[in-house]
Amino acid sequence: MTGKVAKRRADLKQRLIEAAEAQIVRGGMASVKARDLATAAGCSLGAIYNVVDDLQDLILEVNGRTFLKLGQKVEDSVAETDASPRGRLILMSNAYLDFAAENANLWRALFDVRMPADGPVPDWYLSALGKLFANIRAPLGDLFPEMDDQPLELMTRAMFSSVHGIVLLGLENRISGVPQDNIRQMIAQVLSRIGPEEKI
Amino acid sequence: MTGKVAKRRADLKQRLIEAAEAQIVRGGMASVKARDLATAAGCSLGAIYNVVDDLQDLILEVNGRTFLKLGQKVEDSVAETDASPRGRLILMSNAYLDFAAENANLWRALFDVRMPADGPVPDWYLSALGKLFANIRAPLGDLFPEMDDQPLELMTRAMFSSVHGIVLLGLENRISGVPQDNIRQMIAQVLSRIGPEEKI
DNA sequence: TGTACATCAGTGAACGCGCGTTCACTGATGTAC
DNA sequence: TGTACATCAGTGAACGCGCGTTCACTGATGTAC
Repeated sequence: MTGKVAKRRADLKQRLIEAAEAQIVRGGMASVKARDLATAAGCSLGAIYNVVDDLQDLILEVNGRTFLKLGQKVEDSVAETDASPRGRLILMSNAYLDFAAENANLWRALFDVRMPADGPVPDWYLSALGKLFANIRAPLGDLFPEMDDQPLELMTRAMFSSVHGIVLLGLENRISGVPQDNIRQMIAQVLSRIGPEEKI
Repeated sequence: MTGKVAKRRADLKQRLIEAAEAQIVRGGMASVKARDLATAAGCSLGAIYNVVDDLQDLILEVNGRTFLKLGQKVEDSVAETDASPRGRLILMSNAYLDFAAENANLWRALFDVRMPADGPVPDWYLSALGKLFANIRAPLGDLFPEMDDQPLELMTRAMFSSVHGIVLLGLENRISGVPQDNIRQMIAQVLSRIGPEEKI
């Protein structure tokens, strides 16, 4: 019956992760406090540390989930479409924007974590990022069939970074009245003008 | 001789700003502590508050300077060139990248400040940003003479955001071995492929 | 099934640290006459 | 120029708060026989 104890532990950890997630949604990463988590998860303060090394652990756990959800949403956005490569890029970018807008605090937490100093980068991060990049690379490869692997890889990262930048600064200014539709237009404007290499 | 006192105050404030800047350079915004600043500026802990409301004040002051330097560097990069519009965009973007790479912590501080909750956005911020955008708008206008004002404005912000995104994520990964030259390539790749609107 | 024992989840008070800001006090500097 | 006084820069000890983490203790749960 050892399994029963293990299950209790696992359950508690789940409740803590959920409490952390809810708190990040509510008030951002910095608002996650051990005492609140304990209350929300219905355990004592000390019990947290039976199940987890660190509050940071919990946040990483939440980030892992967030990244999966984000990747899924982006992937779904082009799952059943016959749009052109360029159209697919725009669909994915808008999905990215929507996710970021709807889950602003969770999404920010993804980038706010200064990665743990010890083990370079967590696994879930690399694999989730890899999947995301693969999804972007596909339409880019269609769009630029002549491109070699290495430049294509660079282009993939560049496109992701560009859209990320537009979403990041766009959402930051949303408070000062920039409507979300403008962000969508900025994305479309850039992506619709990406084409064959021009003479500099 | 009241001026003498005023000058002492002004001097102290200067020294504090410089101490804050040096500390941000050394360890980032979060490492700025009142006690260290007092030591560095050669005054007592309490004296800080004769001259400044808040540590936040000092950081904003540093950010103001940083933004000016950044804007200047970007402007200088195209001051004496006869490069094409596209070439100028690339020059400015590379200047932006270089500034961010050389002044990583100062540059990050620009975006890390959650803007003061009271007065919406400080003046220096708006005016510095305005100048920066004007510098980007010029070559874009040359590149797309048919564009109306409003889309051009949007395009300006979109281009800035894109380059910012590439620089941001690029520098973040530099630790994991992404050479700075790759970032430059990503910028060039995107900018050299920005052209007439394509059919989606 | 029952009993003695060991383990370890669970508890929450207390520790420890960091740090921004205040405050009562002092002494230098400037002013009034 | 000299004297009395007022102001306010300058001081650093102390306040106050927040919070992650530990730790000695307890009691429930599982195990051995």
